[in-house]
Amino acid sequence: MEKQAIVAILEEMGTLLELQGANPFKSRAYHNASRVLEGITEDLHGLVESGEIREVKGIGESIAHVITDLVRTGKSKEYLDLCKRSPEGLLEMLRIQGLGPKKIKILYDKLGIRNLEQLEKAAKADKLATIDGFGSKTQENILLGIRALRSLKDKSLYPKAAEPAQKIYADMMKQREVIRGEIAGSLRRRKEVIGDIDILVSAKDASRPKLMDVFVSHPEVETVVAKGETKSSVVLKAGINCDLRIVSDAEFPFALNYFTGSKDHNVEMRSRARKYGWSLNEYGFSELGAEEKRGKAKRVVKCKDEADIYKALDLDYVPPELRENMGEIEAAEDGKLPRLLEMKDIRGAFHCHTTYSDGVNTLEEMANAARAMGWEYLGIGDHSKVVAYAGGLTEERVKAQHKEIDALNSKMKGLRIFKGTECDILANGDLDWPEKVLSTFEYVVVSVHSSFKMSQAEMTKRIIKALKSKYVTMLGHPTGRLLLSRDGYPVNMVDVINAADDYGKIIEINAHPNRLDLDWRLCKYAREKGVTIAINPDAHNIEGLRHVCYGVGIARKGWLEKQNVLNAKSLKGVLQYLQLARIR
DNA sequence: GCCGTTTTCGGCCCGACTGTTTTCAGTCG
Repeated sequence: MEKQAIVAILEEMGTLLELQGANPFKSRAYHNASRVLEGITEDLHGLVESGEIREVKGIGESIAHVITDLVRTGKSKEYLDLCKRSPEGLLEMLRIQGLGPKKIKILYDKLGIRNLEQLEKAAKADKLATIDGFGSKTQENILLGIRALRSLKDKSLYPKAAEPAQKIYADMMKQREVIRGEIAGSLRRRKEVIGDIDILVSAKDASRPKLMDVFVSHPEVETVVAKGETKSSVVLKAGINCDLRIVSDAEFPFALNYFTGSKDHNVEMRSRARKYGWSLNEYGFSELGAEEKRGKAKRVVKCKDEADIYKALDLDYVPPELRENMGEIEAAEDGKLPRLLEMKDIRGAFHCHTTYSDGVNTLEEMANAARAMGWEYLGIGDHSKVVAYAGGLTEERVKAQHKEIDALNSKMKGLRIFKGTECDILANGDLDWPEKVLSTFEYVVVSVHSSFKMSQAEMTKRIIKALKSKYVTMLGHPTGRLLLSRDGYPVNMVDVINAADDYGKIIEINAHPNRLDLDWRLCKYAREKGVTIAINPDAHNIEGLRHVCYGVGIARKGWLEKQNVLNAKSLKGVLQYLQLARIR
């Protein structure tokens, strides 16, 4: 069995244990092991056969046993036993807001409810309110939750969440009572996909009620979910949940750190604080065991900003984009955090669409936008002919586009446009363009847009076959196209990286530029293989260039130099950008 | 179930809000 499937099973086992009311630390151990396993880049089969899997921190004897069974036989007795004891529908019920494992277990034990449909029926028949601990309000909320689950997609792309967040944040900052404020949460971490919006402000206690009123009555607000003294929760018209928290100014750095997350990063920070004899919460550091409620415990270390918090724990300041507990704490301890890339580091991009295929802006508009951003080059990669639904080009249109690019290149100063294509990889691994067309491009991106349902092994084979072509430069979005809300291909990324290395190709990976270094283990692996990183947004309009960047690529070192298309100055800039700076 | 400068047992992150209570459990982040 492949790693990704095992990661999912361990995660599910953790959840099933919760549903069955097992020791919460046991279920956490499974969740943790799932996350740890996801992060390893070594060949899982090898780790299992050598027994080294047992050495991985977070994987002990029992879980190593489960993993070993799954790798070798694709089956695990422990997993099957857990499944047998829990009807499938219980997992689905867990997605209802406000309904957790405990309540689901009660519903199952007392009323025999085993899926969403039965739950809805029972709630409508007024049966839930009869159970101890349940009331009419809970029943009502469950029905609301079921409706929300069916209508609302629970995640939003960064730009969609950023826009209303900025509006509300700006209006909160206009309030005289607000001392400091920040958009926290996954928006601050610049995740590509956002769960909900967290806004944090500091103010005097007395002004909290007024600020909460301002927040819940904001024009962007659709419904108020909860309203308290320090925390309120609303659903925005954009269909996104948004929370406001108000703390004192002394607490602000701690609250900002806490509400920025991620959860895993916070857990790590708190565990670390314990080793110093302190308890860390969203209000400050206090002595361990000084159990005073409501954040009034005596403060042992004062911090004026977030950097002070990290300093107190002997860590370098960790930028929000890196706070995923993916090794950043260890790197901060050793002074080995990478310098994050910024938009100003970017000199250009490949794989951008125009109105020739499914882009929104014309070639000239894209070029002007790129130049206005100070870029030195722009790579065009419109679709090939088989992708009819996305306006795939004909050979005549390719010629016309090349003519227009030549004309623009001779006319525009300071920007070089590259003739590229996003050529489809057909189901059998062949390329959509014949060689005589492929040879007319300066670079070729190959992507999959059809037959997604093949097995991981087949898809990997299909892609590797395409990568062998001497005309191919890079592989498009194997890990997904977040801009288009699509999942990635089912591929074995390690095999694909190995193939890319063998054939000297680039692989696109989705990320915000600041987060390029995030998938450290993958990047580390790529680096060990002598490859480096290149930017590659799958931009379909000028905003796509300007906004978050959606894709980056891992390229074999030396590729750009060989293209002989950049002047010395821009090449230096690009290479500086391409360096995976200071990653271990 | 996992782990160890608290090391083979005993702890594992912490607080707000809600709904149900009449002092608290469940859920969430």
